[in-house]
Amino acid sequence: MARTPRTADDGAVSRRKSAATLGDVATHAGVSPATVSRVLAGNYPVSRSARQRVLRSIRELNYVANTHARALAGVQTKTIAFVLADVRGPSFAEAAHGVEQEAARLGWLCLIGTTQGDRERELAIVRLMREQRAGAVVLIGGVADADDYEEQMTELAYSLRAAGSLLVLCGRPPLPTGVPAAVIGYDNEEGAYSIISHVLSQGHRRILFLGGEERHTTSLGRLDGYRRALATFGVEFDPSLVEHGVFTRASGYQLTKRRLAGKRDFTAVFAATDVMAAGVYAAVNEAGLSVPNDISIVGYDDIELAQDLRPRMTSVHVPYEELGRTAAKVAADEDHQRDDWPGLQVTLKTHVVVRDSVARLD
Amino acid sequence: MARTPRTADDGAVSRRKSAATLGDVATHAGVSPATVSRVLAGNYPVSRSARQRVLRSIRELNYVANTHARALAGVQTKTIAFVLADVRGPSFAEAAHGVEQEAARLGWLCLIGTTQGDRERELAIVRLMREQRAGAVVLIGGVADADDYEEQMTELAYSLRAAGSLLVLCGRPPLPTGVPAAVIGYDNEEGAYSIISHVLSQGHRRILFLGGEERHTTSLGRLDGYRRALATFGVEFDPSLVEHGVFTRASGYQLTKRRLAGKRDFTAVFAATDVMAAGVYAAVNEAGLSVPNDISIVGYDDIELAQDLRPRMTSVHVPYEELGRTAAKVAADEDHQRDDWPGLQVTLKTHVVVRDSVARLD
DNA sequence: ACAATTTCAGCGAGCGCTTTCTAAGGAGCT
DNA sequence: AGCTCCTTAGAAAGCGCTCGCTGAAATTGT
Repeated sequence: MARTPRTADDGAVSRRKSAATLGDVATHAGVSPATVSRVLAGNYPVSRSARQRVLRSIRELNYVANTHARALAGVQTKTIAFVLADVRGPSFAEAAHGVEQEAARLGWLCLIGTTQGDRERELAIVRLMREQRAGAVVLIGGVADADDYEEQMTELAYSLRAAGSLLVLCGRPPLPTGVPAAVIGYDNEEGAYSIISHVLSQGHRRILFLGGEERHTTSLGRLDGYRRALATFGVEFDPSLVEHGVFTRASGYQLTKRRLAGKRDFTAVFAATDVMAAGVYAAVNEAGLSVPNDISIVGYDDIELAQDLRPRMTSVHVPYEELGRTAAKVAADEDHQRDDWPGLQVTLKTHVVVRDSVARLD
Repeated sequence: MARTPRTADDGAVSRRKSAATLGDVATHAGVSPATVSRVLAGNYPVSRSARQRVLRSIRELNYVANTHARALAGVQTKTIAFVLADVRGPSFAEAAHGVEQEAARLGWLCLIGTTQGDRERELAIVRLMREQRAGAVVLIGGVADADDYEEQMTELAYSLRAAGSLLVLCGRPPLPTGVPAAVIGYDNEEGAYSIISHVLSQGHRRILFLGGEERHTTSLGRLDGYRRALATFGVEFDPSLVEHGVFTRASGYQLTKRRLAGKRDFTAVFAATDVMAAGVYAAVNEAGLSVPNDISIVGYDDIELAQDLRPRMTSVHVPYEELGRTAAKVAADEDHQRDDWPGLQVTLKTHVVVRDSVARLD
């Protein structure tokens, strides 16, 4: 406890055990605490001489304001918290980077938490963030199980708002209008539709779909696009061509290996993420098959890795960094504090990047 | 300002503009604030009936403690801040993940900030973190310019300590003994020595070194290992085989491309990071050359990518996740609060993972 | 020269919580 | 019944900061 009475003379500044307070600075400069506060805030006239004495004292005492006290006194903390499944996912990292960049530019701090895709943990962390009184809480990446998703997010949005903060959803399904939250998304369905259309246009008819967890919103959206493209090309949907795993390299590898061990009844693979696709490449290579001659492969996300795979992979480009950047911008914008703020919804565009991993079938 | 008098009846809990306070809970439960606090803390006897009423009220009012008030009242905030150059670097991400994992396990929160390798920004961010009164500040990754490094870090260590927090350096050069900081490192020199020895043992004599910024500590350490291996094998060091860029794929690509345009006076390339190595692969492929037959390539870090490159890349494995994990452990350990804490220094082992990117020269 | 105005300092309350101190009531003892 | 001891509750101070208010000094106007 700081209750311990501070000894009168802590002696040398540099080695004192507890940091200098605003009061200490005031004493040292021979002014009142209020004046110090005003010099710091710069929102009230202070005479030149007083200001200079205060600034000198601050420097000499190596004073740093106590954020908690400041926050308690009512100053909004410029902190934006973001929650994602795993920092190591390249696409999430990209988004995180976007948030971070923009936040830094605006003078905000970033708090980060990871959930490992666990719904429970996600809730727990958001709760924690709420306690921290972050200016905004950004949730990045899809979620498993969409059943009570809307309801839960809506409640979250309101409870965060009550705590003076904003819920921002990134790359997740939208919420009903009127809910005080921002949803920054991109169209999973559309991107998948485009890339599968491309594959179909190259003559492929049997395309293996490798998704994440069965009820994962991202996976679901991409599957929808896959189906719609099939329909457009008049190709019947075959459920046996759909496999579910998780969004990791290992999972893509396993799934493909298993399929390859059986009858090879497909000419192309659509991995729901590039990371999974890397696993597909590995399995296909290992089976002694060639990409794209034996098997064509396409991914989704267009992370840097797509260019390092050989042959370079055709994928759907998602502007993850911009996603994060936008999220931060919205979070930092004080507009959403207004009582009649209607919520916000932004959808970013994706596009297909054609490289060398799809063979033309004749 | 919260100075605005709270209106007596905010009505429905769920839509009230500001969150419930401990006092509200107390009133609702018909007890004193002290009792609520004690129920929460669980460090003081509270009668069964009072406890239950309080817990019910907490639930009904959807109460969440205000972290800032709590911190101000003297409770240690379990926050660990970490600072790195860029979240997108796979190896840093791995370390960050380690920190995050361990921190979460111990019930700590993570704050993250990025510097883009800018020394100024690093200082600014640490300053900010210091204001936040984080329990520990972890600095991950090497630094450019080692001139006043020791001095600056030492000062930082003391100033953080004065603010009640701990400086943890990850993957950076050690500090003088006695400085109250923890340094968790791995041996850049040793890893480079091992992998270059391997390359030399395969008969290579002219190995191009592709480093990061010229004075970057990580780069420097790896270069030292390269030189020592050369010496061990009795090969003279040729400065013209050393190139400096930055730790990105693009830089590795550029550097290699330029070298390849001139006289090809080397048979192998040692990229100081795997990410750079990916660029080397790209440039070599583009020049119509084959890896490893025309050019052998080795990297450092052994990130997942190393297995996706073709041929799969030989690299030095660095236990980044463990690095982060250890950092978090140290940070959370309250031992370092002791006045006579001597500082800590841990060095983790690295090892070479041999794959298919080095050809045997006969 | 005196009143009216403008600067600028300081006082003090209050943000939401923890914890020490004091005390009320009940149990156990003689 | 009178005493002590224990259990549990509440009052209140204080953590470091911000800001509304009051008032003294400096400036201006006439």
